[in-house]
Amino acid sequence: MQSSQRYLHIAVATPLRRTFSYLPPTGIADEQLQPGQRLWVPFGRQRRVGMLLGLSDHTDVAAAKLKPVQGLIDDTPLFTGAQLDLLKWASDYYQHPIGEVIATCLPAELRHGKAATISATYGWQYAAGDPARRPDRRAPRQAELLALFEQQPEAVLTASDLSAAGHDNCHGPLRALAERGWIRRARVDAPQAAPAELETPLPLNAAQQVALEAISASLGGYRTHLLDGVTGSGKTEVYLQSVAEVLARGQQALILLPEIGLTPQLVRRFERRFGTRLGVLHSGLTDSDRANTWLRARAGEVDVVLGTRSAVWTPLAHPGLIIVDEEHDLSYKQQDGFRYHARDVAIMRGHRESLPVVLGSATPALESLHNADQDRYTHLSLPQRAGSARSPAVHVLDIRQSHMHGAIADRFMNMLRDNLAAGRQSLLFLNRRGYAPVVMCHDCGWKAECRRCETTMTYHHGRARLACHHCGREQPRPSTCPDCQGTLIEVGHGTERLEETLAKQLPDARIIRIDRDSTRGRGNLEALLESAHGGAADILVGTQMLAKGHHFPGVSLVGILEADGGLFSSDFRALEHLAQLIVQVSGRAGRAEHPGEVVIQTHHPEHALLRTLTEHGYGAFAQAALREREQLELPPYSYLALLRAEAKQLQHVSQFLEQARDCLPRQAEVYALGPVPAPRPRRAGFQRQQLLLQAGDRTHLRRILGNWLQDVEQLTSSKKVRWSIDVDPQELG
DNA sequence: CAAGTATTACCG
DNA sequence: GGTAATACTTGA
Repeated sequence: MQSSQRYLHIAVATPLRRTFSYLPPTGIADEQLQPGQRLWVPFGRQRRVGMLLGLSDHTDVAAAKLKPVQGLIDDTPLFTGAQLDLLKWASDYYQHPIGEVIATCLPAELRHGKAATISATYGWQYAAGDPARRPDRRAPRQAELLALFEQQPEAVLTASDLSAAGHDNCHGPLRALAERGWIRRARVDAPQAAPAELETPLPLNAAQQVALEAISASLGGYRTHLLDGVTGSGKTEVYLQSVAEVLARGQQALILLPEIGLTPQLVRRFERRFGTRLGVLHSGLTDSDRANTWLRARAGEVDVVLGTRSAVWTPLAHPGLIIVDEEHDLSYKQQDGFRYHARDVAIMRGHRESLPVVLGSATPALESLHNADQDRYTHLSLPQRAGSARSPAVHVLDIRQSHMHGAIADRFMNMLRDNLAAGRQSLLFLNRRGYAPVVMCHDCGWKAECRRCETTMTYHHGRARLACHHCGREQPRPSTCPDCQGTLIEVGHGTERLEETLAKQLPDARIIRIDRDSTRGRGNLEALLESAHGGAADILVGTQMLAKGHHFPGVSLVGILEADGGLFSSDFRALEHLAQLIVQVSGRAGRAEHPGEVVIQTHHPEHALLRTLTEHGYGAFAQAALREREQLELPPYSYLALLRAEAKQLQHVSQFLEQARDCLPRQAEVYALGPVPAPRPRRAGFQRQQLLLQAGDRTHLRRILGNWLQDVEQLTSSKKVRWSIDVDPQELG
């Protein structure tokens, strides 16, 4: 009797929305094959890493096409069944091919087939070299590095230690130093040196105690808590003590942050509290560090994992709790490829793995507040902590017909002048970097535009160049109009120009500008923030970056110079984001004895929701905004999916989207809007359009999407465009 | 006609 | 996405 043939169903990292059937590898018993293992598979003409998803006695594929697996990578599964189920759910929910979903969730080394073993990390250690071959004046970087090693001759410093110390890309100088015998390669032994003294927990106030008790009581089962508390209300201490409870139960905790680079203080607080039990995942790590932390968490060797969006996929041997800090932050939504939302994945993961999830924010997303209102989440509020900064007073400044000094209205300039005279700091927020967003000919009206994007190019004074903020293209600024040789003028104001205006109007003020241009390079942001803290600046000027993470107790006057964009945007979420920004920026300033003032410059001081925000606070704003969303049937009262497409030729794009729309099932309770031009209709030489699907019911939308996209994929017009589907889009652009 | 390049098909 | 076969340019 011949035993029935077994078929392996395997995911491969490819944009194809299906799995592939293979024959078992020769010489491997069926019992050795388990879902979750990686294996080498022949794929087309290549050899690729595949992930075994299942085994069965049937396949729809013709026997002639089947090939045997070439070999196993993992003897035991890399993922548990529960983890695979989460990945399959994500693939289905976000309508992204399973192979790519798995690939984006794996650290690069494992994605490329490296064995799942925790490797020793290597670094460099001081060695007494030949004094005659000491790096001299010609090798300043080597000398700098050598000085660092000499300070701690016993220490083994890894690439990430060095980059933390401000030495990036020092591979070359290190090799040279090693060549001269001044340092040598050395293994880092696991628990490095003696663990520093760990900080002890701080006493909690009543509200923090209530929150901690609610979270603790829910350990061991699924529950989502919305921890709603302004800056300085002590959210972090609640996180820290909840995590400590999880560790005491022998379990692990996962903490997600929007951007680690912007919140070094928070990371350090976790380090001080948990020492070597903490693993941090961030973009500055080498692939090998990243894979090691991931594998350590999976093996239960690391108990607390702190990371950004992609850390939500880190496997945990004994998962106990997930925390999503600043849950409203847009960076949790991946904006290309596999467009998942880490906060929503965290909640689904908590649900499936039976663990509580804590969403923390001073300005929760409207979706999250709605879920709390519906009692799907526990709403935990932390009021202002006694003795900490009081909320600053918020003023809406009507700048209609005002005399302007650049981006600053006359009245506000006077406030800045007074604040400066009083010896206090001010913070100005303008979400546009560069000098001026438009360069125009005063004689003929010609504008400097990006050829590929049809948007105006921003003038950067520092570099004396024009840059397109959409595609990154740069070119020198012409001195005269290329059409008529007329005079060129700068129109509009960016942070660079704002800095210049301030320097002219307030010549005594010391100004620090913080944006992507001024903080290029590692450590620069921290250095600038430090000097701002140390009182080296009277006025801080910056973009979005200023609103995140850092608190400036010395600041008593905050200006949001351009609020109008958020009031009347085509994106329905713009107002929510503006409100969050206003509250977040306000929270950056002030101290107990001087709560400070926030000024919002606008041409629309009568805007009802803006008034609600400034007069009654974020909670009242959110409720009013939710009522508006309900009337307009927008999320969270409806569910959206966005089909985007781009191609060099507009007609290919519109033809594809029209055909896609026509593939939608009739009478389905899903409404298609479009195709319409994308908010940025041209980018990098591509024409972009989109088709928005709206449904009143989430399961309805989900059911339709799968079959629909299969049809869409079959369209011949789909091959002439680049298309993608975005489920729960955050930005309709 | 060779060489370069856009288009298409396919991956088990 | 990657690869390769095919169809279709271009230039001596």
